[in-house]
Amino acid sequence: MSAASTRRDELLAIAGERFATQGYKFTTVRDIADAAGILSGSLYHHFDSKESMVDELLRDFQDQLFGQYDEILASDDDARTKLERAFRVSFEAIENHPHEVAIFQNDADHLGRLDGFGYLADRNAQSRQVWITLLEEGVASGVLRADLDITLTYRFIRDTVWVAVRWYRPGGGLTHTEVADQYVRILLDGIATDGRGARAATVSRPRKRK
Amino acid sequence: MSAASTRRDELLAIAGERFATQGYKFTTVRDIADAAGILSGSLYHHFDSKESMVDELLRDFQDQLFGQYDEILASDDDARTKLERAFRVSFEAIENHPHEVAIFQNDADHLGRLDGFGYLADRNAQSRQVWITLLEEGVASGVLRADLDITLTYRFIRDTVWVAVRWYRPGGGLTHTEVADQYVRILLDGIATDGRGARAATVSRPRKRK
DNA sequence: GTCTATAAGATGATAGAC
DNA sequence: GTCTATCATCTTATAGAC
Repeated sequence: MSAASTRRDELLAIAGERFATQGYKFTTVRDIADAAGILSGSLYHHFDSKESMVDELLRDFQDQLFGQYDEILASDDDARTKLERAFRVSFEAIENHPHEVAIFQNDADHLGRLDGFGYLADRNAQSRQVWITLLEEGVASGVLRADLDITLTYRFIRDTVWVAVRWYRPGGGLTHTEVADQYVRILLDGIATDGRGARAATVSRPRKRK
Repeated sequence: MSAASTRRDELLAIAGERFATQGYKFTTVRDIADAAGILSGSLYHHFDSKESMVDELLRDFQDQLFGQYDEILASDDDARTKLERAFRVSFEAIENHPHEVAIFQNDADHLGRLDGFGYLADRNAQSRQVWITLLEEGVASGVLRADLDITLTYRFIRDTVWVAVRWYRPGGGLTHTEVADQYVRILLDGIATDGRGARAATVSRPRKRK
C-alpha cells in the first residue's frame, strides 16, 4: 500500500512467477522462499498464507484489466474499433502481466472453489458480458454477420485470446500488438483467400451430411 | 489386454474422470479409491502407481487420435476438406474422450517432465506437423491466403480446438460436428459481414500506429 | 480382490530467538 | 526481517491378513 513495502512487492512478484510457472498447487511455500533466498518460515512475516499471496496478485491485476474494458465500452468508437481495442488491451495484459494471466488460466477453477475467491466467478461473468456486448453491437451495426452464434463466438474469442499466454513470449518475433492485429484479422476476415464471391457455393457451410 | 480385465478398465476410467476433473496432481490415490468404493491400498493390486494410470490413459488415446490424423493426411481430399476433417476428428475426440483431452490440456506440461513421458513432447511435435502440413497445402493450392503466418495460424487453431474441452458438453445444444463446422467457418471466412470488397480499405490491417 | 496397518516423506503453518 | 525448530496433516506406497 505504501511505497515502503518494496521487499513485500518483491516477494509477491517472485511468488507470482512461481505460481505461473509451476501452478499454484505445485508451488510450495518452500519453493517461493528458496527463490527469494530466505527460509519458508520468514514468508509468514509478510503474508498470512499462500492463499493471500495469490489473492492479492489476481485482485490487483483484474481491477486494472476491467478498468480498461469499461473504458472501451463507454467510448464512442464504432463496433469494429471497440473489438480491436479489446483485443489489444487483452494481449497487452498478456505482455505486461503474463504471470497473473497464467495463474488465472490454469488455476482459476480450483481457486474459485476456495473461500474468499468468489470474485473470480464474478469477473468471469463480467468478462463474458464485455465481449457479448461488443459482439451484439457489431451485429446491430452491421459490422458482423447477422447469423452469428454469439455465445459460441464469445467462447471462441475468450479461449483464443487468453490461451495465448501459453506460447506468447515478449521479444519472440511478434509484438503483442501485432499478435492482436493478426488475431482480429483472422477472426473478422478468416484465413481463406479473398475470392469469396467466386467460390461462395463451396465456401458456405458444407451440407453434404444429413 | 485381455477381455477379462473389466474391473481394471473400470478403475482406469474412474481415475481418468478424477484426473480430468481435479487435475492429475490434485487427485489423490484415495480420491480414486473412494470413487471406486474401495480403499487406496487396493488400487495397487491393479496398477503399479498413480503415474502408470495416467500413462496408460494418454498413450491409448493418442495412438487412436494420431491414427485418424494420418488417415486424413494420406487421403486424396482437397486441402479445404482435409482441414474440415481434421477439425471434425478433433472435436470428435473431445466428445468421445473428454477426460483424456482434459488431462493432456491441463497436465501435459507437468507430466512431460517426468521420466517415461517423453512421448508427450513427441506427440506435440507430431500434432504441429499435421496442422502445418494442412495449412501449407491450403496455401499452395490457393485455398488459403498466401500472406498467412503459418506458425501463428497453427497456434491459433491448436488453442481454439483443444481448449474447447473446457466448455463443450455433449447434449448441450450443439453437437461436436456442429461446433467443428462453425469453428471452420469462423476460421476460414471470419465473422465480419460479407461485404468485404466494399470496405476493403478499412478491413485490412490497421496501420495507424507506427 | 479387498482390507488393515503403517512406513517415509512432503506440506502449510506457528512460536519464539536473534 | 530472518532464522531455528517443530507440529499436525496429508501424500504415495508397501506388507501381509482375510
